[in-house]
Amino acid sequence: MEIRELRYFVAIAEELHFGKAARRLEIAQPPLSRTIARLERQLGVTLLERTSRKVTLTEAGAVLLSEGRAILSAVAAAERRTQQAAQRRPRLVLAVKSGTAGELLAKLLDAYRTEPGAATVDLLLCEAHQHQKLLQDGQADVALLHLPFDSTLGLDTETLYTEGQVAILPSSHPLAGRSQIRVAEVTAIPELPMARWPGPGGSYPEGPGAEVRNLTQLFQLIALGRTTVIMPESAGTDLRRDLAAVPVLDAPPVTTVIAWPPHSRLRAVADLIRVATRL
Amino acid sequence: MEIRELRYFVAIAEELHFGKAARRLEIAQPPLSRTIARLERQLGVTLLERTSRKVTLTEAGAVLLSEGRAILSAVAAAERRTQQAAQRRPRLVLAVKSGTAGELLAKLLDAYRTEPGAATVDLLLCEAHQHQKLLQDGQADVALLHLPFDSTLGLDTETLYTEGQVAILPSSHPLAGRSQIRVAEVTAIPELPMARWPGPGGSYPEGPGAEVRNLTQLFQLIALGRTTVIMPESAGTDLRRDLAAVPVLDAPPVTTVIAWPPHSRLRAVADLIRVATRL
DNA sequence: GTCGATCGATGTCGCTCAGGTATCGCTGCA
DNA sequence: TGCAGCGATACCTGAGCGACATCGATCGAC
Repeated sequence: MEIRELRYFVAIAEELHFGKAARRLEIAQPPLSRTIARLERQLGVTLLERTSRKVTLTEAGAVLLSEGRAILSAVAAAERRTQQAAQRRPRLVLAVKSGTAGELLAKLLDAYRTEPGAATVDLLLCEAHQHQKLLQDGQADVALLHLPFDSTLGLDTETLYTEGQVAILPSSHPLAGRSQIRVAEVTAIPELPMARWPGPGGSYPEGPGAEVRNLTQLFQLIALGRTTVIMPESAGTDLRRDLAAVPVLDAPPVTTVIAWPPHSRLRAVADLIRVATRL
Repeated sequence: MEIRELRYFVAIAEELHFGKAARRLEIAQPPLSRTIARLERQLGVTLLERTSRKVTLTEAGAVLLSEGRAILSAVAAAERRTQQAAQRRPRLVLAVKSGTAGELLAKLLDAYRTEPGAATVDLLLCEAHQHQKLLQDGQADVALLHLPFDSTLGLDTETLYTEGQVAILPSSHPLAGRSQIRVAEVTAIPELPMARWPGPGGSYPEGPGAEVRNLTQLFQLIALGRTTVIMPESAGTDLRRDLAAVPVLDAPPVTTVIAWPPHSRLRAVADLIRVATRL
């Protein structure tokens, strides 16, 4: 099995159409048909059921699609990282969700900068749920994740710290003065339905609350008395005057972890992790 | 970058000798030289420093070696799993260390067997530290691991249960009658140096204790009054008459987890994991 | 210092196979 | 029934893989 064959197969499996896949791959359709046919012959397995009107994946094809995507990411990552390693000045790309982990991040970068042989750290601000992809295809070397929100599937991690969660409410709201609150009480406020964040697929879950994509939006909507949210304590420090944070007793604690791809060999990654765990 | 090029590069990087690598790959040496040269040209990176007497890896080469090995395993896994998925009867390979987790394993297999659409589960008894490799190159689909002994690097896991550790002593030993004991007391018994297990590389750590490879050997040596060991409670049930298990107060608890490769798409794996977490 | 052995690079050649164009055969729809 | 759309097949060209022969550099033996 060759990378080229895998690229071709993944393209068809995603398009379920030889012609479209060929256009996407910028080749003609016949070589594509032949390549897939040979791949099937070599594996001794039917990957696609095709009629002249429809193409569908077999069970085996679905498995190869999933494994193949992972392999293609890994190859892209290998190329990027190899080229990166050949540079004189080592560089390190750290992926973080925009707007989170402010203080921890500053402390981490400060501490790492003083390390002997410290690499230049580039920050890659990303959307939620993107970390994994960025690490797997080599666009990032390390990431800061928040459990239980982010997935650590296939990544190696070290726990940095754990914190409680707070509800963010308009200061004027009757509950804003409470010293603590329960999840059920927050979710039961009829006039303030919980804000909705995009899921892993980029689409929003069903619900009455506002759809938000970043903290600025969110805080504005809360201040306007349109929504509320439960989020980690650290994101609720230094709030605008018109917002209040109330600790939520029974919300699951949020753990910040540092994550990296499992076979990372970069000295800079090892150094950064060591610094992070000592904070 | 193609798989063939990667296979060639990994062979050279491991042998550090074009001739030997060519023999291992069962090709002549010149095509090997040319393939590597072209790979370097395409990546724009020097992977190997070569004189006519010695070949060494560059920094970038070391990175590509590590990434390349992972990719080659992933490709082997993809081929195996795709072929497996094409079989009528779904099969599932579960890797377990020989001699451990007896009762849990039996319960798990029993519970899974009653699932609708349950696959045939093949047990793959393996040496310690092998799990990861088996999962990564597709020889196994799921594994039972024991933290903190085994590494879960690059695997996804669910915790099954946690247990304390016991010291296994000859029944005749003065400490055998104790209801509990401390690590320091066990390691300080001069006539019973702690048994040594092979490390990840297959070699034994330094020390005075006996070198053991399985439980039968170990128990025999303990019964003979030559060594002792600290191990999970469950491995110390149903001991021979001439052995005694004493709970060790301050030994770290051992967690049994079920682990699988992160992008596993097999229904059977998902089912087994669900059953396992409900035990 | 010289010679021979060792090792990676290079030159040349045959052949496989990737990719292109043209075309066929099947299927669903108007 | 005719047509449009789609994948398979036939055939051709050229790139590149691999084999063999050979070169040039380096190190050790004497």
